[in-house]
Amino acid sequence: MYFATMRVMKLLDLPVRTRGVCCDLPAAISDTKAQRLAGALRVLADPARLQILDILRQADTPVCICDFPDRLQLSQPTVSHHMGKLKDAGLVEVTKKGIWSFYRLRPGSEARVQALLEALS
Amino acid sequence: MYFATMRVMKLLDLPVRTRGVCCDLPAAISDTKAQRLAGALRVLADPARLQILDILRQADTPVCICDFPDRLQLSQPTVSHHMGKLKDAGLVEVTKKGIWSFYRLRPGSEARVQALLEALS
DNA sequence: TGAACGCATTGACGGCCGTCGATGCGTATC
DNA sequence: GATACGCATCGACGGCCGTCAATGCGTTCA
Repeated sequence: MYFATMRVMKLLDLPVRTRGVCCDLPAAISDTKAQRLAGALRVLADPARLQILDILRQADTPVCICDFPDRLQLSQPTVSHHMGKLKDAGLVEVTKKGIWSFYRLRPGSEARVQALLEALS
Repeated sequence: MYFATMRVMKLLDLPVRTRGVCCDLPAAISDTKAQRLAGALRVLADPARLQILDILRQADTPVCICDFPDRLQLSQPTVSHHMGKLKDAGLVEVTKKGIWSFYRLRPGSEARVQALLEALS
């Protein structure tokens, strides 16, 4: 409570500026790293892909991609397109058996996806 | 280690399917919630906005928006556009003083942005 | 061997978004 | 009051992306 008050007072203490003079800002994320992060976020910034990840996260066994078009109300090429993006991003893995393709969350990414979804909700 | 092995074996145990028959998938995030999450992620999925958030996170005092165009190598309208998106998403707040606009991370969002950036890197 | 099925790929269309020049409004300085 | 400055908004342009019909390839079953 005490520190919270200090914090607010500090925030309301606006810097003094002079016209026509801009200040240098502290170094932040590099451009390349920012683009990398933005790219990773853009893969997740789609309702269909979020639902795919959530379904794969719940499933305790790889899921056939043929089940998704009905579930997501999307055409088969569209689902395949989304799954390809998730695969390129290293979020999911695929195992083919016969005519079917079974997808699962990549072992390492499970915790990250979980933490990310929780950080937003 | 033991459980890890169990897990892998379970994953490789693919379901048995029959041609022409699709299965119902477990309930996942609702469509509306998925759209809400995707919208929130889309706001963050931009290099400039990520850098803005990182700079505001480091600063211990509100930052004048006039310092960003030079730093981000973007025009003034573009920076204003990005800041408006962050403001609409409830991530930043603005305080006007004279001809200057000072932006700061919204108190509640600081921890969330931090957790989110860490979940990705 | 032929027919049916599952799936990835291609090409095309429509919409969303980042970017910037131009404009307008409010404020401070002279 | 006139000028200069900071900033948001508008309009327009270009590119990226989600979506689907059509196509092709590989696999399975009769």
